[in-house]
Formats: sequence, structure tokens, C-alpha cells
Amino acid sequence: MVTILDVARAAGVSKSTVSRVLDERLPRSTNATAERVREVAAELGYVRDPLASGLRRSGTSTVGVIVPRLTDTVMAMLYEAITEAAAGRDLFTVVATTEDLPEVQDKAVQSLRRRRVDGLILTTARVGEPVDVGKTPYALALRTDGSSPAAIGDDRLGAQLATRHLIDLGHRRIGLVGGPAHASSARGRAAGYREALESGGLGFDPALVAGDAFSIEAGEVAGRQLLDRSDPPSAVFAVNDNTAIGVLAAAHALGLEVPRDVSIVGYNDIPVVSRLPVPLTTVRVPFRQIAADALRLLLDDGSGTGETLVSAPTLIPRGSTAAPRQPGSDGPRP
Amino acid sequence: MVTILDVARAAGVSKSTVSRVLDERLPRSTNATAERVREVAAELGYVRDPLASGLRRSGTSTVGVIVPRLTDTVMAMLYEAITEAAAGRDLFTVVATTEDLPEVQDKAVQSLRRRRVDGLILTTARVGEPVDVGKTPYALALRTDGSSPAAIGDDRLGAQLATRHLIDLGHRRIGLVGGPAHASSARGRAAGYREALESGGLGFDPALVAGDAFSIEAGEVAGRQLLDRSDPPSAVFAVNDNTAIGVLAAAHALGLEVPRDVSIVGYNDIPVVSRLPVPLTTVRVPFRQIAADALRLLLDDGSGTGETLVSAPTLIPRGSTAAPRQPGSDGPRP
DNA sequence: AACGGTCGCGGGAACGTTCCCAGAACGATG
DNA sequence: CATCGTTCTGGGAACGTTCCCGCGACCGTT
Repeated sequence: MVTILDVARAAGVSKSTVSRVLDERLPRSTNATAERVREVAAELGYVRDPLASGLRRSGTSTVGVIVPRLTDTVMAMLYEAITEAAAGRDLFTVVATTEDLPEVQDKAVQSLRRRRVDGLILTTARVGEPVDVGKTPYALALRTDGSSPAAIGDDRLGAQLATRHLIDLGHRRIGLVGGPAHASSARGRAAGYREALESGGLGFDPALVAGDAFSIEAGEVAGRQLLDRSDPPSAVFAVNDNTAIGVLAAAHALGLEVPRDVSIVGYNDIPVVSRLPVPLTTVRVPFRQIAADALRLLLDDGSGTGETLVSAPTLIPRGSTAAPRQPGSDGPRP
Repeated sequence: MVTILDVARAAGVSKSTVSRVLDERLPRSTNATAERVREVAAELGYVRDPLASGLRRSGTSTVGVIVPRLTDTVMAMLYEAITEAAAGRDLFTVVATTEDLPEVQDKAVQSLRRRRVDGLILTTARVGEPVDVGKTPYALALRTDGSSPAAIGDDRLGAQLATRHLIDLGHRRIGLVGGPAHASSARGRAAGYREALESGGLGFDPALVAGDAFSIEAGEVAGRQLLDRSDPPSAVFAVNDNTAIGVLAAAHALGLEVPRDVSIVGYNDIPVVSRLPVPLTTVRVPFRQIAADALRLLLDDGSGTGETLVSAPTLIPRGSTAAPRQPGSDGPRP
């Protein structure tokens, strides 16, 4: 391994000079020596040792990302987006999972802080429970706790788009499969759903709401609950694609055909849903934008406490939504 | 941050002693001073600085994992399994993605080596293209290049189980949706498919084979190719769950009902497939075992070059497979 | 020509740890 | 009681880098 001393010797300068020339944080000197040093360094294939560098500066050009689990495709997509955005700033990313358990999260935070990450991005925020990551800079993504800097999608808008889409198709009884109350995203989507209903003159009916988790299983249970009765909704908006898949399964199990008997809308547009036998209508979230925003909050913006950057989602209409069988009347199914 | 010097002062010994006592690689001394040092360290909440430690030792207690992408749930599952196994050995993991592009992989390898990972686990091996990671210890997982140490599932066995399952149900024309030839897993599964056919007295028919990638899209294309003709197979074995989902979509698009008109088997048992409207019969791969094996190859076994550890998969029968409509005769569909 | 200011450079300490080595303490043995 | 061997300890160098600080060169001004 070639060190800074090798470069110094080869260029006939001191290690301090090499260090200074190669310091990417300083304004790039266009000096004669500087040029030579850079040449020599490139020639020898010198790359800074991140360990030694990190030890001396206190910062490692690394950001830590904390997610509930990577097997949730949404989280995997966001992490990949963050990694890409970070690479554009010459930053490395490191990820830790929490299983959604606060105590695991604490361990993850400690583990990443110990590794001297320059900042943390968390997607595990719970409303009303401000995260505590000590004095490490941090930002939230996808969800907010209401007080920390956060980069999120416009969940109300997304839910409004989805619900309004169903209304426009002629649906009058629209169910909601919601998510956990601790997630701001689930709350926002529930609020948007309600607002769209009311602004569409439909009124909010608590009997058409079920569900309290993001998983496929929860979606299936809630879907069954909404659909397996005498007066089922003709359409369901699900808080995310996973729960929508669960609703799809519930509908199938009940002998309902999508979209003939019931329309379904999901949220996030994870890759698989566009390729299901019945491609899912869903709301696409600009993950790259959100990732870039989170990084911006983390690095550029240090001072502004509690700022929230919001990105607008898009409705992606697909095969899982159509006009109800008896538009506007919702007659009992045969 | 409390350093080793603080501990030394508080315990009334030298930093060398503290360092020695706290060195987890040395046999744990049951000394009186040792005990006191440990107590004091715990009391002060001392944790070793990984940067300084890594700089001096040359090793960071970190293993790097290289995968094509994390949005592939299989890779996410494996990475989580590796992380868990690594945590059991007090190791940290770091992941990099390659998009399946060799040049990106090279950059990923460099980036991780520069960070002084103690070893690398790669899931991107291509048969006949031995990976080059310099002198960093490494092991392959899920796929092998034929020469490096590798921890894989028994792909032939898995495919045999899947194919035999279809034969046992009475299918006589069984299609294969295969994967890329560079992946040993795809090859092994193709081989197992063929062996099961032949040992079942069915003979191998190249006309019943299609597909050359792991994606949903590829599965859909191949599924269409196999199913949209006058003499379609009554069952299809897909090289993984993604392609199986693609085949599912193709079948639906062609108006075929699963499993009534065509049976489908996937591979990997990613979470979503058990919750599809028609739950997918698939082959479960012991990812935790494979992860533990890969780590073992990497760390315990240094010397043995080219050893391959193979884990046995299990068939998980679900709703996507059933007896053919006219067992054994494969009459044309109406 | 003398002086003040700016700039670039090099020496050396520091970051927190590990490792080498010399010496102290201790017990055992002849 | 002297000597030897073993175990344990502490001092200091080293890992590769950054950062502080002093010094000399150079430029422009009076």
C-alpha cells in the first residue's frame, strides 16, 4: 500500500504539503507543486487510508442508514437511492436494520456512531417519539416524528390522488386499509383519503377502515374484514403495495375478481406490482428525490432544525382499478 | 468519548495493560488486575474505537458483501442472514451493489478493500470467470465460479424436488423457464430439471425450455413463449420466484388459470409468493445456513482452497400446483 | 531600502489503539 | 541463598493521516 509519505518522497515535498494538496475540502490549489503532487499521487496510485484519515479528522465520509428491514422492497429501494446520492458526494453508506424494535434501533445507532459515521438517515421515525441519536447529525426519511429534519413524500397528496382516482371512476363506497398509527406516512395517507372523500362529497365512514400494519399479512386480514360482508366497498385504497397485495389475496380468496368486483390501489410502486397478473394501480414515490433531500438536510443544512422537505408523488393507473360494476349504486354482489 | 487512557488511569494501570486485557483475541486472563480493568472499563462505558484499532491492527472486524442489487428480495434476505451470522461473531457487515455489471463490481471491490474489510462475500460469481479480489480473503455465496470457496444451495436437488413434484402430480409435459447461463444456480437448476425428467421417464424436450434471465420481465416473456402455442406444457418450473411471477402474469394474460390450466413452481420462497392470490409452490433455500457457511469459509478455513459447502433445500407445496386437467394426456385446451 | 502583509512550505504533535521489548516480580530448583 | 525461568507490567514506537504553528520567500508600498 502506497502511503502519503511515498508520494511526498517521490514528489520531493513534505507529507504536510501532500496532505494539504490532496485535501478535498480545501479550495483546489492550482499551484505548480500542487499539480506535481497530484500527478505523482495519481501515478503511484495513492488513495487515502480511510481509517487513518477518519481517526485524525473526526469524520469518515460515511453516512449510516437505519431501516426496519431490507427485505421490504421499499426500504431496499430507498437505501439504493441514498447510496447513489451519497456516491455523488463521495460518501459511503452503511446500513443497519432494526426489525422495527426500538431497542434494536438503539443498538444500531450506537454501532453506527461508534464507527464514526458523519450522519444518520433513519426511516423508522414514530410520531411523538423524537429520535435520540446523541449529537450525531441526522435526518429522517419517508416518515417524520414531527420535529426532526425530514425528507418525505407528500402522503396526503398521494392518498388524495389515489382516492380521487377511485371516485372519478365512479366508486362511492371506498375502503381504506391503513397502516400503523406511529408511522406519519400511514397517518398522512389516511388523512388524504378522508379529505378526498369529503371533498368528493362522499363522507367518511369508519366502518370502511381497517388495518394497522404495513405487512402483506395485515393487508390480507384487513382486506377480508372489509370485503367479506354484505355491504363491501367497491374499491379499496391500501396504505402501501404490500397491504394491497394482501387485499388482492383476500379478494381472490373471497371469489372476487379484480377489478371487476373490487378495485384496488396501492402505494410506492415497488417493482413487483406492475407485473402481477392484475397489474396494480399505485402511487409512485420519488425515492431518489427523497434520498437526495435527506442527504441535503444532513449535510448542507446543519443549522435549520426541524425542516421538512416534501416531494410530490404520482398516480400510476394500471389494471387493478376500473369503474364499479353498477356505477354509483354499489348493489349487493350476486 | 472515553479512551483507553481514561480506563488506564481509573484502574491505576498502564494503557498497555488495558489494551492487553481487552484484546478479545488473547486467551481471557482471569487475573486480579484483569478483572479490575474489565470492571472499570464497563463502568466507564469504554468501547474500543474501531478506527484507531483498525489502523493499528490491520483488520476492521468487518466483512464486505457484494450483491447485484438489494431490491432483489433474495439478495436482501441473504444479506440480512449474513449480517445476523456476522453479528454472532462480533463482525460488522457492509454491502455494495453492482447492478450485475463487472466494472461496477470492480469498483465495489476496490471501495470495500480500501475500507480494509477483513473479507468479502460475493453473490455475483459467473461460471468460468474466477473473481479477482486481490489478496483479500473471500468466499462466494449462492453461486459458484467453479473454483473459489463457495457456500451454495443444492440447486440440482431443489430442481429435482420441484420437477419430481410436478411429475408426481401427473404432469407429462413440463416446461422450464431458465436463467442466465453465467449463473451456476441457473445451470444447476436446469440440470436438476433435466435429470428429474429423465429419471421419471419423460425425456428432455428443448422446445419446452425458454428464458435466460432472473427478472420478472424475462419470466413473463419466457412464460408467454412456452404457453402461447398449440401444445403448451401443463406445468412450468421457473428458475426463481421472480420469473415464476412473470410466468404467472403470462398465464393470466393468456387466459389460463393457475393451477387449473397450468401448474407453476418457483424457487427461493421469497415472502411475497406465499401471499399471492394463488400462493406459489416453491423451493425454500436455507439462507441462514448458506450465510453461516460463507462466513465459515471466509474466516475459519483460510487454507482450504476451493471448498464448496452445499445446503439442501426443501419443497414447499402451495396452491399453484395441482394435477393436470387430463392427467397424462395433455389434451388441447378448449 | 526598509517594512508589513500574504502565501506556501515543512516539522512535529496529535488522533486512539496495538505491538515490541525490556525489566520487574515471583516461584521453583539445585 | 543464588540462579534460572516464567509471567506480568509499563514505556514508547508505530499505524497513516491531519492540523497547528513558525519560518522564509515574495510582493507591494512608502
